[in-house]
Amino acid sequence: MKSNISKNPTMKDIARIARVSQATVSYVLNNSAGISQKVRERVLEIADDLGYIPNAIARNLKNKTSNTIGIIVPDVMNSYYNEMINYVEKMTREQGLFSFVCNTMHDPKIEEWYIVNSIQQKIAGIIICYGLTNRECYKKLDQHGIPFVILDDLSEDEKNSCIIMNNIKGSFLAIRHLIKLGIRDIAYCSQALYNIALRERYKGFRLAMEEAGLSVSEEMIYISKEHKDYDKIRLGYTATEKILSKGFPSGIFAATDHIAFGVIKKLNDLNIRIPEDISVIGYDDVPLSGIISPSLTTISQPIKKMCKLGAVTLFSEINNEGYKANNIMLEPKIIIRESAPDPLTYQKGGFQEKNKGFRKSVI
Amino acid sequence: MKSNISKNPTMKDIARIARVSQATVSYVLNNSAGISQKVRERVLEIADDLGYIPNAIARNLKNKTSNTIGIIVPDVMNSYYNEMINYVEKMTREQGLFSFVCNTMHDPKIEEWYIVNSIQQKIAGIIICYGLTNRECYKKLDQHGIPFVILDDLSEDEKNSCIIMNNIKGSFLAIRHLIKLGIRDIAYCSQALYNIALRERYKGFRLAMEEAGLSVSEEMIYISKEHKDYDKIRLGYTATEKILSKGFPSGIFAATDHIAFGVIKKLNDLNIRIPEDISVIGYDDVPLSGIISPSLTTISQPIKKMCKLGAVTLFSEINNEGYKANNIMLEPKIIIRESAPDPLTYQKGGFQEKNKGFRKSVI
DNA sequence: CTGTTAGCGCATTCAA
DNA sequence: TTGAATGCGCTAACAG
Repeated sequence: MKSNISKNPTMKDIARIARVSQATVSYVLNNSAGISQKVRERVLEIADDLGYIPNAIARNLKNKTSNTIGIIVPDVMNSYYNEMINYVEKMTREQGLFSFVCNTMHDPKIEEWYIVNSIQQKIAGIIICYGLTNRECYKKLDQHGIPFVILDDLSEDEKNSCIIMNNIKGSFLAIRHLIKLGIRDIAYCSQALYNIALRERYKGFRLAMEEAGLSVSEEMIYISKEHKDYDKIRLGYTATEKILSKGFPSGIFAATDHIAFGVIKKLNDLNIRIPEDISVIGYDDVPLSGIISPSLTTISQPIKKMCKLGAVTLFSEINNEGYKANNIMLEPKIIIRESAPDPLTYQKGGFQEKNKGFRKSVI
Repeated sequence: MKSNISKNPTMKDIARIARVSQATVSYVLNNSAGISQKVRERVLEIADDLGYIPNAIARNLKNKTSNTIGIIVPDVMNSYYNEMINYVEKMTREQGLFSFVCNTMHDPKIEEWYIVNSIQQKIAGIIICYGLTNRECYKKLDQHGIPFVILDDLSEDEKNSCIIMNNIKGSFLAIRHLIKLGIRDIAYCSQALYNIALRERYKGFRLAMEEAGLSVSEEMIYISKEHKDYDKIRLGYTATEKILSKGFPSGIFAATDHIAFGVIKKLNDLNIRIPEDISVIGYDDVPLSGIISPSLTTISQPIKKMCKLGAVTLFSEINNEGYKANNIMLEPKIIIRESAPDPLTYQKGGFQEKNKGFRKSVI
């Protein structure tokens, strides 16, 4: 039934055929009040007949904004950020907004490229899922009046919206748990400390050790120097190698689950028993942390809550509702599994079935 | 040094200050020939001084196209698609193109929403990373003249560009390997067969069994009926439960690695030994398949090659270079690890170190 | 109730 | 070598 007058019909085409003005067509299609039923029906029918699809670019030019938002992550291969993308994308779509995903690999050049492009595209808002390496970007966004929300990091400028996690507490939870297991010599491994989350986790580790009156041997600390170490599993593998070449700790605390996977892999390969010889704790509670053998004790963060808060804040800023989220802090909790079991269960010589279980479903 | 005349200066602002016409500014900024050195310098300096950032929307309206492409995936939580996003995003960025990531959960409504929005945004092209459930979408894109490339699926219309994997051969590799290990009773589990890749894997399984003269017991086949089964690990877990309630196969072939992770988890929980009691083979060779214990024997596909071919094809279609990729087929290979080891190594009673190793680096 | 008109910011043709 | 003028497709204020 489609008469293919033009491949990409515009309001003008509809207007000509319906013998009304282009403005009238606009009114009809935008459901503006004050159009007679007769004209409305005729226009809608012709629009449908022509297979009319509005040109969002023209509309955006007129409105001086677009209906898209950006999601900036450092690594689309990391399931921690996948989860954020998953939540944020869903919420924005439900708002009728399109979402860009920007993958930066923590590279300041790439970060800037995306920010500049976002400004050029007159993007409605941005959710930044980590602390940008290139801090100039925040200023640029401010200058151009583009609202943004930072997840899991603080910006220098207090008036920006940030939702952060209590990473120091997370490390305390981990270390205290190891100590409960009677472990006193604990190694730490992390990727380079390029954002607040990583710095606080490290800081929390040192503070917790101090609190317990334990000394930290610098040889038992492996922190990668390279920003480009994006293969976190391999990093954990190498870190464990390095650490074992200098000593034999009873516990290893990894700054992220993926690093912990590498640690476990290395220990498995060396036939070092987990947790009997060395206990391992990770951070993030990614979906696979319950699947790996032994399943990983780890720190879980309320990611969904963070994303929800972040998205709601951004939407309200976009709509000028004036709602701001100033440095809201969310609390982590520890998920005890096989790699550093519950002391009571463990002493009984067996693991409870629940400790083997799945992580809560992601959706 | 910035004189903040306007928050978002336009060419008009620059023109006024430089006392030239807006057209001249456009010439300068686009490096058109035929502008005096003097004017060029003055304009550039003022543009810089004002912090001018071009308005991509206006340019796109004029050009009737945009500098963005879409990447459509069914599930951002799946590392198989993460890898594709990773490659494609990198290549498009290097082309100076922005990329949308669209997450559909295989939902035909969401697929359509993204396609319609892409048309509205006058997107330059789309890379579709799986077979769309909603086949009407392909027609819509054709109608509106938007170039697209389909990865890992065929479209009904032969003139569309498709890059496909030889999934039938992949299943043959898996089954033949199990048979080499002396295994004759093989179970199969898969998510719902909503695309060609899954259907061919299943078909390949049956053909390979037939070729070997083995009968397939329908009770040893678990294929989820629900499209919404997006938690693949849990699916594998449940599937194994179901299968074991009806029999005890010597081998389980899973349609994807994530399903295989669930299978392994279940077997581990039941203290069923892998591979001594049951061998397991997955499909996709996701990064974690080498990390899990036992590490997973799986079918590896040339994802990077596929993405590269797909992107190059799309770029050439966008630039009207007329290059088409008609049903190019790429070949898989088997990666032998612990869950279904090499028969020779295995008979010697031990695994070679290499079988424990990492998957090749992703980057 | 409907039409006229005036831009949004830019690229580009035609004149000068 | 530069400027004036036009239009991409749409929204919205204003007029009738």
